[in-house]
Amino acid sequence: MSASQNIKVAVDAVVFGYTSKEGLSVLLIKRKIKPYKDSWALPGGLVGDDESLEDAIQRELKEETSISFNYLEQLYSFGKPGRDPRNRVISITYYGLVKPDAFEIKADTDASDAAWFNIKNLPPLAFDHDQIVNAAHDRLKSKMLYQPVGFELLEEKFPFSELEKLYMAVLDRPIDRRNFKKKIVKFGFLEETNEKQALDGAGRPGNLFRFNEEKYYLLQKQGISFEI
Amino acid sequence: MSASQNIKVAVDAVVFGYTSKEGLSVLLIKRKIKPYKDSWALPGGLVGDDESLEDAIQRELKEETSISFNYLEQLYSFGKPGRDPRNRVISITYYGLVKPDAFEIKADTDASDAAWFNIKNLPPLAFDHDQIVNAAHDRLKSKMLYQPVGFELLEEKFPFSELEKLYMAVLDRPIDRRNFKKKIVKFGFLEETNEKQALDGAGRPGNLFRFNEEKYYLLQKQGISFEI
DNA sequence: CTGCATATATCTTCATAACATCTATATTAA
DNA sequence: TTAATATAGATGTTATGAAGATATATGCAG
Repeated sequence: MSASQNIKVAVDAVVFGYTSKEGLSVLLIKRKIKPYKDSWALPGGLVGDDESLEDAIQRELKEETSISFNYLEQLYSFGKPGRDPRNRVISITYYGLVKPDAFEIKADTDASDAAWFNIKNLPPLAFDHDQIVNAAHDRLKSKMLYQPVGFELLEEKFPFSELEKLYMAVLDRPIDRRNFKKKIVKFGFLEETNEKQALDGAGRPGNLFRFNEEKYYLLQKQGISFEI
Repeated sequence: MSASQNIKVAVDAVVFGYTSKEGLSVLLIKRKIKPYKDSWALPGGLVGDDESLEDAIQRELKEETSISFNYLEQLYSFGKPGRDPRNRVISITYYGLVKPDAFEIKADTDASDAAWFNIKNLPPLAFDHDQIVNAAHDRLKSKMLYQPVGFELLEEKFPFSELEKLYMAVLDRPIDRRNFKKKIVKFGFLEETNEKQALDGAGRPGNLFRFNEEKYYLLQKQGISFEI
């Protein structure tokens, strides 16, 4: 291992958030330094010599946006020569899921600003970060077909229509609520509470649901299978 | 990007091969140098400053085993501190599929030997390479449920039972041949030839099949869905 | 030659999932 | 009161999955 190498290793994160009002969003930071100064980019940075990749990304998120998240999955490593104009950087990317309302995001260190952007309305991104966002979105779409999704994105109690809207927002296509509900309920990771939602305006108020955390994580591990 | 970082980036490959006689195999090299001198390990090595990750892994494969493969997919990045006793190394891993009989493997450069090992009978591996192999095997298993697999592993013409045996070897469980055949044939990426297999011993000789390359790659891109 | 073992080919039936859509109910607003 | 809206529940048709029966083509042994 005496060979000389001049490559830096970075981690970057695609942080997805969901609210009923805003839909599916991605957390971006505005860069404070060159290159791409003042451009929006994914939060991230160099890996420390003694920290794991996961620790590195959690640290960078905390530093740049003051967010921490507990759903974190490695996405892909982007290593094309020239992706960073300064020197060779290989970026190991992750995606995570959070409830936006649970955090007050605050830009710091390398970031002059931090904000949520609806995934259908992203600004031009620095580096190859648009590709990374696309890859993460594709991953999340696929994941929804073989694992329960929603625990980290929805409120503790929510009407079933919120889960439905989440799926439609991510998959970007309509879903039949009646069939979808029957399928989801059959898996058993969702429980009905005794409460009803409070609606603005007309409409029958629906029951509030919550995830059965134990069953949710069990099925996340085992996998599920259904078509939408 | 003035921060100092003392991390090396390596690529490593899990090369799967399949033959009817040996089953599913993994290509390993015997290390020539410390650490883990004389231990079996996955082929790989450091990324060059100016080469892509894919080029790096292809080069290392060629150098260490004289194999080249055209099915290559990034698996995962392993970056736990301490995984290499010398210094900090992050390894970006790939897996690939080849026909073992199409190559005469020959160890060279960092490798004193190169050989195929049945996946159920692997020797102790250097570093965290056993985890990498497991991850690759899990990936290949999953992949078989949503993409056609076989083109890079089977002979140009083969009896249907070979495809069946391939799936059973990878998934490590029995498959009902009749149902499996019906499902696979329905996708359309398999063509029947006018030839029959030559059997050793008794048994009705079956027709030889071959992949329709165009349809195979189309469906690999689009995805398929079936249960086994 | 017959019988047996073996491997392949074809088909059927029952169970389950997917897809499409109808009807009923509870709420607000006009 | 009617109309609009959102939720709840159910049904029917089609497609897929799982299990298994039957038929056919080969080699081998007696």
